[in-house]
Amino acid sequence: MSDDLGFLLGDAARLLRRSFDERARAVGVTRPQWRVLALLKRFDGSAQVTMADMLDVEPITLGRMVDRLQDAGLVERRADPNDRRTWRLHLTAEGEQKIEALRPTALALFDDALAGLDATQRTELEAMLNIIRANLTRKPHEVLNG
Amino acid sequence: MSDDLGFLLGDAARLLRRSFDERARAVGVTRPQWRVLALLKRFDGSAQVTMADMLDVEPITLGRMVDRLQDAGLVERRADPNDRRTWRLHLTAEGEQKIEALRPTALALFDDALAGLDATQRTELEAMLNIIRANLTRKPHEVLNG
DNA sequence: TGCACATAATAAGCATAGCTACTATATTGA
DNA sequence: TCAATATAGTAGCTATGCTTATTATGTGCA
Repeated sequence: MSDDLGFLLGDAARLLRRSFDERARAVGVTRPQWRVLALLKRFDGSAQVTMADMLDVEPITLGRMVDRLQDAGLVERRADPNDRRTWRLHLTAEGEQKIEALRPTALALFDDALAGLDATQRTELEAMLNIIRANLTRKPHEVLNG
Repeated sequence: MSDDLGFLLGDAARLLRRSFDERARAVGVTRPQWRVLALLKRFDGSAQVTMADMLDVEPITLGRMVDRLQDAGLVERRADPNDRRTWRLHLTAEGEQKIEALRPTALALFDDALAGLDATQRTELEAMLNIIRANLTRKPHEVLNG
């Protein structure tokens, strides 16, 4: 049974990702890109390594996402005055527009996905997913998904 | 709260995927490749389009996974005697060894991930994930994860 | 028969995501 | 001071996974 659960989790996540990508395509931003933008809105001026850590991806992965976001004019790299190794990331006005445009879409999608689960179940699901997450995370860290 | 739940799901799944990949690297097979092998063990001789449907990926995605599995000597493509368009997929002896080698690893990982959840919770989690899956799936289909 | 349509698989191109290796810059400690 | 080490970011390679387009083959209908 456990093996089914493991795959089921991956499956549900993949379907969610796919649905988000479908809806986001109209706006011209992918799901991971949107996560970067949303996080930047809260932590404007973050260094890449900090962002990578918050998103729990490798620095190189974030670096390339930023390459594309920069090409698209949604994010700016600015030099850090105190450390010439680091880039500080900033949302452009266009970048902010994108997150605002996609937020209701994301919320609607999550609502669709969770249809048929009442508030109690949602709370429990969240608790269980947090346990799984903690079980699989080497160093526990904050939830940064706003 | 719903938005956290959506990301939480993706997060937990990504961590699970990553952990599997780490453990599977030692055996030389990736997680999606292992899914193909495991499914082929149950449905030996399937056509690619059938496999893609069962795994819920696009045919081209499966096609490339089969390319690599064939290069690695784990899977064979054999011509279908009745339809010259289709390939029939077969596990090689080496392919079978790989799944046998990885199965206990997968089960141990899933067990680790679900540590702290009792049987009741696991059942409920499975039910909820199935609901989410159904909500997000255009055409409902069988669970094929053995 | 033969043409329209469907189906199986592949091709090209893009984005995410990981690994190892590398460069440039900071920091620490002898 | 200067060598060893750590840190920020990038480059090349590989693997998934999607989209759209293309090729080859089957099937159905007039």
